[in-house]
Amino acid sequence: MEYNFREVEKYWQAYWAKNKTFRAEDNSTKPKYYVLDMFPYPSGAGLHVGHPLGYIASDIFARYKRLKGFNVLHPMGYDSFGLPAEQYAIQTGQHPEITTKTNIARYREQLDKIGFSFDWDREVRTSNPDYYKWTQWIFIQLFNSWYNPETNKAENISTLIPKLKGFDALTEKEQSDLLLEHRLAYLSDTMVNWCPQLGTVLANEEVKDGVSERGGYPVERKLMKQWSLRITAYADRLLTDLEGLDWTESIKEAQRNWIGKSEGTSLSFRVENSDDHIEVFTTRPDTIFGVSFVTLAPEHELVSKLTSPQQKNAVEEYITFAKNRSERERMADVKKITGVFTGGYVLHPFTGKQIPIWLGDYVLAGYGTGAVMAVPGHDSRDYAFAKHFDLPIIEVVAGGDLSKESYDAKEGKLINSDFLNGMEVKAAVKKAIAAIEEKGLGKGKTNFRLRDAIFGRQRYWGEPIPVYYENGIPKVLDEKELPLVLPEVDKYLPTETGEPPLARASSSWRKDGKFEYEYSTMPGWAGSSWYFLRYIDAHNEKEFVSKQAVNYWQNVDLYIGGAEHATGHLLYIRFWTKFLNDLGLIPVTEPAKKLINQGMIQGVSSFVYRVGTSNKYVSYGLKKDYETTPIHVDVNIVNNNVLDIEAFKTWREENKNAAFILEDGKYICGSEVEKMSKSKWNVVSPDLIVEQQGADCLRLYEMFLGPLEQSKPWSTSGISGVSNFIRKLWRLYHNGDAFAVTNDAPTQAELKVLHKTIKKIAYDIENFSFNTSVSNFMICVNELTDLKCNKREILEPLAIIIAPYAPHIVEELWHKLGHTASITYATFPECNETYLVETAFSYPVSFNGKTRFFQEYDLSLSKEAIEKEVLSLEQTQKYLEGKTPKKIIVVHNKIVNIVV
RNA sequence: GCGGAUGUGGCGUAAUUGGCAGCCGCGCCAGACUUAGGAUCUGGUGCCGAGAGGCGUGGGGGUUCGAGUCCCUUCAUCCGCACCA
Repeated sequence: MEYNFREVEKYWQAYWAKNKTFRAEDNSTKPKYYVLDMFPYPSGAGLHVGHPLGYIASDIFARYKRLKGFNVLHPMGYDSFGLPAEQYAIQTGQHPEITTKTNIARYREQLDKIGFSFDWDREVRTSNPDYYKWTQWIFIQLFNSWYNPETNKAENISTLIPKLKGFDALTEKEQSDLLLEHRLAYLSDTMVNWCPQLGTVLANEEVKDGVSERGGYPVERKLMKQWSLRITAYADRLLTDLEGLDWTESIKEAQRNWIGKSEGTSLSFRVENSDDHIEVFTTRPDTIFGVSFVTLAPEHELVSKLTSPQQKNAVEEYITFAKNRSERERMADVKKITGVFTGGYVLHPFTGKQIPIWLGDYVLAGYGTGAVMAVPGHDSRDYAFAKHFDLPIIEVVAGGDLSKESYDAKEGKLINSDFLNGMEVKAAVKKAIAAIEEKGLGKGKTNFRLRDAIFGRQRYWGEPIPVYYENGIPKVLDEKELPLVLPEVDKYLPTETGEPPLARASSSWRKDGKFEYEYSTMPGWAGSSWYFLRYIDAHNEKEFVSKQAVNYWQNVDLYIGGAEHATGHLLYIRFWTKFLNDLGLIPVTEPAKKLINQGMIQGVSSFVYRVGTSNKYVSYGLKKDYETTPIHVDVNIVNNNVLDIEAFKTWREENKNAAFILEDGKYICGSEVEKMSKSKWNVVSPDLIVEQQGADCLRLYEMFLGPLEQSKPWSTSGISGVSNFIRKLWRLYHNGDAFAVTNDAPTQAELKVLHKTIKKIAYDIENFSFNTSVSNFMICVNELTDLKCNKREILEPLAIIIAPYAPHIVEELWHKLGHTASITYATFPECNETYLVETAFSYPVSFNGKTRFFQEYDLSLSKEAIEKEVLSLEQTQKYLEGKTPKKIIVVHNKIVNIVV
């Protein structure tokens, strides 16, 4: 009887669900272990084969930890607020909640079929009011908090008020405005990334190359009143705490770059004939005598004031030009130098010399002070600007050739620099800062590249921000009023006056029937910034998580997900975790101790080539003779690059009358490796594989593909090897149709195979080397098959070590072996080293590093004895060709090398 | 430009961490069984060479008795950040 995976897998999946086999215990004496996957956004395309890669890995680890006696928390949920459901709603009018529910149901069905050991009783959905109630609650805590630089912690805003002089004398509005400057969630006029097509503001990390990450629409800069979160307050802690995390260096480095700490000094230049000062930030105060001009960002507030009448027109023209240049254009031609002279001057703080003030869009309004002291001799951007506008270049650090390029290196002796002359750069930096501070011109300062996170989105499908406006003053709701439920609207579009969709809610959607609520909703990352805490106590109606539960479960021990969240989600979740810790609500300062980024499974897209604008398609090999447009074609109607022409004709209405230019009677498609996505028609769903080969096969195959962290294009070409292995495993426990495991005592050889494998598998799992364990299972089963092993003492432990990888088949075998409880809570076998002890070793004997023959020696034999034995061999003499060996190296249990 | 990865048979990959390069699979070749089948089993399969043998881990150099592994250098590909003062 062949193994019937369909029946077996279905049976055990139902059994596990019914018996809640994977439930995590809240009051357990076992040590805890928390394994978390990045939860998915339930898209309409369903789960593709890339999703399970990380889920299978985490599931193997979770199952392994259970076998090792841990109380394992391994939950799953859905990040169910987001743009695609809303875009779909705009097109079809269908409520995003319905789309989301349908998609979730499909995801769940797909997940269930793969046999994951999730504790589904703890499922969370970020779009459920009982979940987002607490997202809103955390927002309120952020609103009610400020960051105290003295304690280096967030504190309740009430501890700030006594520090604000004259606060009581202010009007309510003035008080509100003042406090907003300190709150961790605040409303302000900010330059935002505005995406007209999406009708919303986007965060920096949602913008890639000047277009929106979702949809790829152009993004422009715009000044708007917006809610933001003061993540910059945590910049330093987010940076330093990276040290202690067991995350990959690339993610840590990406976060370091994103936070972008730079240490330098502020320095103010007095404007000539004025009391105004221009403050700059520099990391090279040592080059102060090399300043030959000052450049301001076009948006700088002093621009109009210091522009001379002669330059007025030119400056205004330039500002208009800079403003109309989109982010994308600006980024596209970074090399292009633009700028204008203002006609104004500042005075050098040490020499008193006149220094011209220029505008240039290479200076960013949002970083530092929006002004730089230009040192063209030692900064390549200033150099390029100076060359372009023919401004003086002064050498102040020796070592470069300024006629060719700027000398940016931070080493060399200072020249032309008054009191800094002759000093090395490092010493000069210190001395310059001291001199600047002494003269009261500025002081040492740290700048971060990290910007506050813009938190409002002018969209419908997100958490309503729990704020209302009373006389124009923003106020947060009382905890009792939560959740502020998303109201119904007639359309999911902005109003005619440009207000967000929530403004379409009926007029009764008012706080106490009179005050307007905030119409922006939260961004997609709000709900995912704390979800790991909700799984710990998913049904708590009184708190977001109880102290008791979070004290037991702490934070995530192993977090698995994609590297694309390096500077988005992974930064925000760290920020919120630190904030909640500051308030004393949770005992941890980081969400996850260990993070693994699984590689992306890419899709292999297929293309057909349309000739011109006709309805004719030319085969891949002949396309060079025609003018063609490549068009993505559904990979499911292409087999080995050969197009199923009939399927193509029915695939889309407009293909009905398509004509083809064939080669060898076939239509050959082109192919390319790309990201797996619905729009590229290259999505492969795991369903088909589960149906045809089984869940265990999918699990083993995805692991067998290669190292977890590596990206790879999806291909099923090797899957038969894995499915053969599963059948071979089944046959090991059977003789023909009969289950045939005996209680006979195993041989030494059999024990050795088993224990060797136990050792390797345990090592592999602990090192997340899942691909090598699959090949070790194959080796083990091949060897046991050769030994015709059918001993319980071997086959029982074997079932347990395979259990994390292929849980269905071994659960069946486990019960056939006579067990009544699930294999989930068996005990992972220990390797008994005594079975692995070898008594002899076949030494490779090499001459000058080249292996020539093998000779077996007892392992008890000493090096000297082996050396003597080897030299006496006839073969040795043959290879020595009569010469005397210069040296003989004998490495115990490894090698013999004879140097001639 | 800065930073992080990765380069090994026809393909996916492995190598006890400095000790026999190519494990486990896919593919391919040959054979067996056979009512021809995308089934199963057995054997072979890095490259060159008839063979002895030689050559082989992106290229070049170095350390070492010994290098895929360590050091220097160079090339290629992928990813992240980027006019950040």
